[in-house]
Amino acid sequence: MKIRPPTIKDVAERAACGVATASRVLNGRGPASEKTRRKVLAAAAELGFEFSDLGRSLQSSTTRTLGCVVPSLANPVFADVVQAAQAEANRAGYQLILACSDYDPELESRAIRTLLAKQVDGLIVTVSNVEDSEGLEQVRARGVPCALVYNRACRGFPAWSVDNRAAAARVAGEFAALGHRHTGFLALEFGRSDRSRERFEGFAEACAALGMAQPVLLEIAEQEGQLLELLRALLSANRDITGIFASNDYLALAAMQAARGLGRRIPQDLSIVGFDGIATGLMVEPNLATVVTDPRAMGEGAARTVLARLAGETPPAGPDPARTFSFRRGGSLGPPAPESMDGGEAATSPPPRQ
Amino acid sequence: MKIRPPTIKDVAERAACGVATASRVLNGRGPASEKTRRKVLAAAAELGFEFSDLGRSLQSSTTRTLGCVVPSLANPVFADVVQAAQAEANRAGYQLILACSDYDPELESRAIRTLLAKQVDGLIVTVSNVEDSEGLEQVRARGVPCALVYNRACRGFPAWSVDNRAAAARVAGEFAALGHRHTGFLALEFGRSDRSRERFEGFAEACAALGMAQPVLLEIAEQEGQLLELLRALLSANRDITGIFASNDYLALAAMQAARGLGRRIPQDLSIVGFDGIATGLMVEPNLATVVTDPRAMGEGAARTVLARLAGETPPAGPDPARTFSFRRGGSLGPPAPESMDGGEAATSPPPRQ
DNA sequence: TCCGAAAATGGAAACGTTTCCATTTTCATT
DNA sequence: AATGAAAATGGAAACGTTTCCATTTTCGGA
Repeated sequence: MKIRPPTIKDVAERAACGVATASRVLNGRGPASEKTRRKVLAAAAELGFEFSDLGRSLQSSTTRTLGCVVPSLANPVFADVVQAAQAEANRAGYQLILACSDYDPELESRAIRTLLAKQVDGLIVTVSNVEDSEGLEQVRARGVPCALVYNRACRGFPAWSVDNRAAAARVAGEFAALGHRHTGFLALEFGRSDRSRERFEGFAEACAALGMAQPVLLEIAEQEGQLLELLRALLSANRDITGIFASNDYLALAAMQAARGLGRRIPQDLSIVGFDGIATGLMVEPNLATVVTDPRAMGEGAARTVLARLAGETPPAGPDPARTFSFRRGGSLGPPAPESMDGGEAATSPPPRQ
Repeated sequence: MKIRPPTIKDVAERAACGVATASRVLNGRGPASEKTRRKVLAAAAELGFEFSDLGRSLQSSTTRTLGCVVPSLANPVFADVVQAAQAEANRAGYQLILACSDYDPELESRAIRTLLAKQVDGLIVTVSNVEDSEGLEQVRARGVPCALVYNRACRGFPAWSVDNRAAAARVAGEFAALGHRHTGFLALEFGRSDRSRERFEGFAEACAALGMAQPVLLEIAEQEGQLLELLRALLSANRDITGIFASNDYLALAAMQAARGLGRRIPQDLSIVGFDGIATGLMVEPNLATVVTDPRAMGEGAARTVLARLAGETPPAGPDPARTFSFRRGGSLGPPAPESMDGGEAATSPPPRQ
């Protein structure tokens, strides 16, 4: 079933010339007589010849391939990153090899190793923990151009990322302005994402600076499918909280559902703010207040940075630090109901059926 | 900056042995004395040697790489397909090279060509039009194992797909049972997706069989960002329609928003049914009625089919044709309001502000 | 100590390219 | 027709592997 594809040697033979000549003609470089050119081209066409990138890559020690590692495609943020990076790579004649790490540092490092073995010319990566990444060490050892996405710059690797701390601080400011005092920070797999951690830290610091209570860390262990139940438990156990900042929009949306299931009105009984700005947030009622980021710009930028280094050009600067995010108001964020502002232990409002 | 990675020759030299011996030791096959083994292993470790897949692939004419072409990652259905295919490929020691065709047959065929040039061992593909795909011709010519996803089987290529016609017929049945007579079929880029076309045809046939009016084809030209405006125009121009079947959930969701923007209540004034079963459909109010599919199963199945052929095993059968989809009821589908059932040209209900 | 078999070893070819360089051909001048 | 420069050509090496096969080493037993 598997056919041996014709090689340039076959073409040369059929055209009755040397492989060097065939190569020159087919690549359009170097001299060749009109007669030979025609013979070679005809032979190639008849054989249906296509270059094998393998031989080429081996010869040139260049693969025109970029590796890309992201945690998951289920998160539209990364789907967008990948798509944009891919488009940009293609534009420059590069292909993209994708690997998903599933938020697992072990898989992440294995993926990077494999990509390196495949001799990718460059890498675009979102790692679990930028400070301590075996994968990144490998990359450095090989000296392969690499840009980080949604991680902050570190150890000389350029980064296309959101200023997580500033964004989180902004959210704290919004909460404060509306009169919230007790908030929670909702995170999934906290330990496996330094993005999450940075957002929490920025949020906590700002809360302190604004005279709010220390935010409660609501951490959820990944239990596929159980999400809603876990959220309900968490919400029920923390009834004094009037606002929740979720480390991403998916969680925020899930929290909205869970809260509604418990009969808590949004935003009167509970305000929710997300992070990312995915499209779904605009489809729900009320709209999700969130930190809007631009994943496509990040993916494209990271690709451009890597490609520029490969082309020997000076890479573009990272994103303008002042504009990596914007805050989007939405119906999910409002002032807390008066009775909640006392910070009483248990809310007194009867849970109305929605 | 770019470092020349150590080759097996370097290892052999440092271990003072031949490359053949080094290769045997490093691969763990073939005989080797304990002494030599140690020397080679030590040399490799000191040098930080890793095999280059390039030389290997050239030698074995096998890349342990699968190519994957989907229209877009922005649609979570395909993101899931890719993710599942990737996971399955990895499990078997294969990598995945991704390409997005952006629903463009031209890009699609180019992507396939590039993948073939890269000597992928197999392909997992969703094409724009299964009947007429230059890319698929290339694949056949090369004899590379290939499975289709979300396309129907064709010309000997196995497929992991939904029975679009049956699913569409089911939707027609649901509409009919509720008393709908005038419906519309909403599609984006109709000409670029045979999935869309099959859904429409199945829907139209079933409508006819059920004594309903021929569904109006509501086609939208891709105008990034204008979607909502276009939908509003379409809805305003077709006020006798009581139900819309959208060719995918994204469109359905957008239609819901547009309808609401026009003051039309869902489902009283307009019922909407989607296709795919993406998570967002469960987050909106009312929930989106839709045809639920299992993209992960499709991606995984397609990968398994290809991998089995590569391993010389007999590939799994495709999905059970009777279970490729299920219908999910949702608040977006209900009986039409009585006054609409007359099929009058203009609805008489005043557009209330939502 | 020597023999033969088994184990270990390394040279060389092959995989499909490109490119260097030496050789051959062409062609315009004389 | 002879000359020389320019153009065209093809052999061979190199890229990093694996594998075949011939050669060398080891080792148990006589």
